[in-house]
Amino acid sequence: MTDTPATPRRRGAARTEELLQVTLDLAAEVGYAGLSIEAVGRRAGVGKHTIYRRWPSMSALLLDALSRVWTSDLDYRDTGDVRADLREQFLRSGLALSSPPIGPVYRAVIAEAQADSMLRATLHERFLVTVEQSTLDRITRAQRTGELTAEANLEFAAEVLCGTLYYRSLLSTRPIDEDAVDGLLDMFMAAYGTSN
Amino acid sequence: MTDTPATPRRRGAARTEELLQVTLDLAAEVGYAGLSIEAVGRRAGVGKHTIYRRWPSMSALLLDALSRVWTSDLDYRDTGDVRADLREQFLRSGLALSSPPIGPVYRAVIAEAQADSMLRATLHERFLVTVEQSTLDRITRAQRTGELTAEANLEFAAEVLCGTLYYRSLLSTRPIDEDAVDGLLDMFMAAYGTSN
DNA sequence: CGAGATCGGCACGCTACGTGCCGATCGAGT
DNA sequence: ACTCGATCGGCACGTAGCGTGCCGATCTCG
Repeated sequence: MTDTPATPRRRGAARTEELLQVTLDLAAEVGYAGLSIEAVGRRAGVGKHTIYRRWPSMSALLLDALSRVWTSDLDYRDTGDVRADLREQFLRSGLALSSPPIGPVYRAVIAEAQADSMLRATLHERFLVTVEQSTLDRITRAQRTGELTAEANLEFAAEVLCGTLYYRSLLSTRPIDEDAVDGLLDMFMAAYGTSN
Repeated sequence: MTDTPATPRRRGAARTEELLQVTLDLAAEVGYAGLSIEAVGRRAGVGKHTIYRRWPSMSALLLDALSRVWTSDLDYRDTGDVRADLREQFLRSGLALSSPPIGPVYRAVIAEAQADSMLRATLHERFLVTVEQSTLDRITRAQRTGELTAEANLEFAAEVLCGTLYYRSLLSTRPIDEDAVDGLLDMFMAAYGTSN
């Protein structure tokens, strides 16, 4: 009666990987509501301890799950046309932010962060600052090549650009479509562009 | 033994008022965590039905409580200097967004909205759109008086201005201080101002 | 002063949290 | 090959909030 255990009980790193994937799958299917430690455990066929041994809270698990899918596609291209590069990247990350699995997981982290200022700080430094920094890098290069004016305060500009995208995708009900991105870039280039 | 009932059991509109006030007080004291229907009921000395009869959910109660304190201080002054008027208003609402009771209640609504797209739509149209609209009104007037260029797409500009403030106060850990507001207005005026 | 709405209080079943304990299972080291 | 300790799944506990139902007391309006 020893039926073949197709998957022997996984442990250690393999379990960790699997749990992150289950979290992403669950988020994609049921969204933030219904995303709980018990739900992840049930779905993975895992005791709660197996999760709590790895992450101290749902928030920590969500942050790790988010890292798993957010790290790629973060860098801007550099074709020499800063407006085109920003446009492409904004549309890409706008789509990512509003689709599974990133969208629901991001929403979940933000919801929990509203009740937990430590988590808010972690979210900020681990994701938002990183995104702003890569934007800042790209427009700083454009400033050096003369595409943007020398007087521009690019730190604030990077925050305005990223902040507007996050505002629209997380608080607004409007989509991040081409019109939105073009409107945003119109303002940015009108302020700091040198070509017009 | 009939001790004087200093406050006779309130009902109807008086109760509604009191419950909104208790919600705001509670939010100011304990923040979003610990803000629940049971907590409001306990504090007000009220059965849960008395709350559920008025609002279908915590979110609805929060929205009403927010209206109560958010309606004033919304309009921009018009001194004829658009930059100064925006600056004053941004600093004022930035402070409001990060202090009790508005800050915690706003955070609570936003947290719940992440799991509920209907609530997100309500939040958007009832508050965010309103704020954007009053900003749009003010900068449209500035465009008519010639302070801003005629080609500017002010609808997107209003969204960028407000979005940046909300991003910073709700997702970032940075304060909405004079530097931030000035940086934002530098970009806005560089893009659409006529005086430089 | 009576009728009917509204009230506070209590209880229910449900779900999730975070922790503790159990015996089974795995796999690294000898 | 076998042992031993770490890790596993399963179950249970107490706490908390949700949303609903029912009760008898209390208030308001006609």
